Amino acid sequence: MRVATWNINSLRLRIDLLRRLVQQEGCDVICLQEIKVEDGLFPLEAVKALGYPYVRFHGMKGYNGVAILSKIPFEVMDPRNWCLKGDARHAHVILGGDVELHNFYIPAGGDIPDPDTNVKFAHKLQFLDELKAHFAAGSKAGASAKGKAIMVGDLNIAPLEEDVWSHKQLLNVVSHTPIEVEKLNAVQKAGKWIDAVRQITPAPTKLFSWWSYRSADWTQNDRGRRLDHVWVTPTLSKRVRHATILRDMRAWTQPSDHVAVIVDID
DNA sequence: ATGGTGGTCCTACCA
Repeated sequence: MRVATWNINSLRLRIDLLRRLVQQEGCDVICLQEIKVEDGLFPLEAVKALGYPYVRFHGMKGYNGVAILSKIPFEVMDPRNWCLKGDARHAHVILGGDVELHNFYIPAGGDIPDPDTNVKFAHKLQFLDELKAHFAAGSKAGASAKGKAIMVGDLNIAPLEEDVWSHKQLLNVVSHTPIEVEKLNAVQKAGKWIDAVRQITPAPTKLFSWWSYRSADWTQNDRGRRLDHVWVTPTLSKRVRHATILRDMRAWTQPSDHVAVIVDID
């Protein structure tokens, strides 16, 4: 089973790039973030025509929004109302009655890494605390699927030194601050999650999935960050065969600032 | 220390 996660930054604007991804990689399941479309305007027929008859979408006007496109039937689970905001950052399904799948879009957190002066950063930290509690010991991660669970998404945090172009220069930059990394690690530990991409390509190899738009040339000095992740439970980690970050997508015409991350699981 | 680009939707807001 090939699973992809991609922050598409507007599904309607980039549906042709989604088609290109499908033609090139032939994924079984695609998890999207920042679809930026309210449910009544979701391009359902166009998505089905790409070969995905099973579609879960959870969106809102203008911002955020997540979707799961699948060739495998699934049962839709209720998303939690994270931070009581109702802001369409989570989709949850059970694939084939067998594998639990979560798709998250964690808040970016604004510019200033101080929860007392920046409500967006406070929101991000609260979201991480709620995720930790959700996946805490005895909780549900994989429980409904005999320990087989996958968590993907734009987590908006680059946890390792080798997940950013310069650890030293980004230590005080939102996405790589110690408090965010610590809280993300706590989420990982609570759910017994294993980073499938780093299982295949460990540090110190640098890996990035996002390059800012705010640069004339994104390849200049390769100033990227790894914000997009695929985590699996221990049962599934034994079956991870391949993991790739599709860096070339950043060079496509009118690209998203994120590229897709792909994992193959037997 | 600053400003850089791109998305939605039409006025700022978010990334």
